[in-house]
Amino acid sequence: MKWKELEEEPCSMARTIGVIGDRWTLLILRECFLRTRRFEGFQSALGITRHLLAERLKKLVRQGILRRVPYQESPKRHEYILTQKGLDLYPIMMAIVHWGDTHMVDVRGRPLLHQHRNCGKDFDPVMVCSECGEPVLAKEVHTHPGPGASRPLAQKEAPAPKPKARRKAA
Amino acid sequence: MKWKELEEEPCSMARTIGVIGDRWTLLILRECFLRTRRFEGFQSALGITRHLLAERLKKLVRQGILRRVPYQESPKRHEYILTQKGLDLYPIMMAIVHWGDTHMVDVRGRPLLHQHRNCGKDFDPVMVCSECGEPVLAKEVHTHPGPGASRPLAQKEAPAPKPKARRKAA
DNA sequence: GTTTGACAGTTCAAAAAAAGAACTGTAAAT
DNA sequence: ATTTACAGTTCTTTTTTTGAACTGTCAAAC
Repeated sequence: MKWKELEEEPCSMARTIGVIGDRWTLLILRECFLRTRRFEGFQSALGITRHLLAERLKKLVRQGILRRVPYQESPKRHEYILTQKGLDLYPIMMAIVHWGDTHMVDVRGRPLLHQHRNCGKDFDPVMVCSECGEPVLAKEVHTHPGPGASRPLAQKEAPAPKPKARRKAA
Repeated sequence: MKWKELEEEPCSMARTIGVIGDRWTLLILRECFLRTRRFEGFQSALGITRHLLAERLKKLVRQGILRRVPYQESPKRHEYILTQKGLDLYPIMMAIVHWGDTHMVDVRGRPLLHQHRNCGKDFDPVMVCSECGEPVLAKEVHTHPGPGASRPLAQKEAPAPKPKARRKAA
């Protein structure tokens, strides 16, 4: 499977992964949310090679996640700013950070805290159901094909312990 | 920057990316949540090379995201099951799917719908504040160093338009 | 008025990772 | 005796990524 194919699969997850699903892209986006805007800023904050950085920024611009905005003429210089589409990635970023806060911190605790200006408190992101407002657990979700499903792609697996004379069971 | 270093950075996002931040790992996890459990299942659903699949599964087991559970003796066979740590990735997966549903669908609509058993309705995931319960927007969040912050890593950038006789502005 | 530095890249060889295909091995089914 | 299911491993080729240097414009410092 090549990257182009990913973006054409009938799966919102595959398509999204095709766009932002690599290590450098995710780190670049982290920097964007921390207000980094310029080439040198990304480069020195991340230690990414300039070559790859240029490539990834181009891709993010092509995808409409960043906008390349000039901030001075001659030498032309641009800043990379999150578009609305890019800002919409925020829940993904927060979910990633939150998992790390839960499962990857050392004894010292979390490196970064997030304060919600609305209520003034440090918070964690919680995923709730848009319909009933309750927190959503994986077990409580049933997944089924929508209008854009061509190949099923879901549930294709798990032929269910076909009990047709199996081998010596464990 | 190599992958090992990523996992040691004082940043929950970098650490998480070090574990799940590559394309195949994310797709493997998608399959896990769709109830795929076996080597061949992953391989045929994803078209990943067997070599990489073996490697990624090993890594996920090492990280405690999957558990390798025997389901038959001689030929020893195992299933890969999400641990609680793995199940906790669900909000990340849902956030990714939701972004794709919002920004990457074609005319036909979403490939997959998610039904919340609690309320019976098809839903979207919404990220809310653990403290006040309101939806969280990127703009409303202030980020500040926590106990585990050694190097700042945040806000290191943006020296703020230092107005010290700038070049010919655009 | 020459040098230095900031900035935003591009170029190219070398190293690392991934793809592709075939091979190993156990055991049941045909 | 052969085929099939399953879970890998091995090996070669291709693609990506790294690392380091180079290009080019301009401002400021010397």
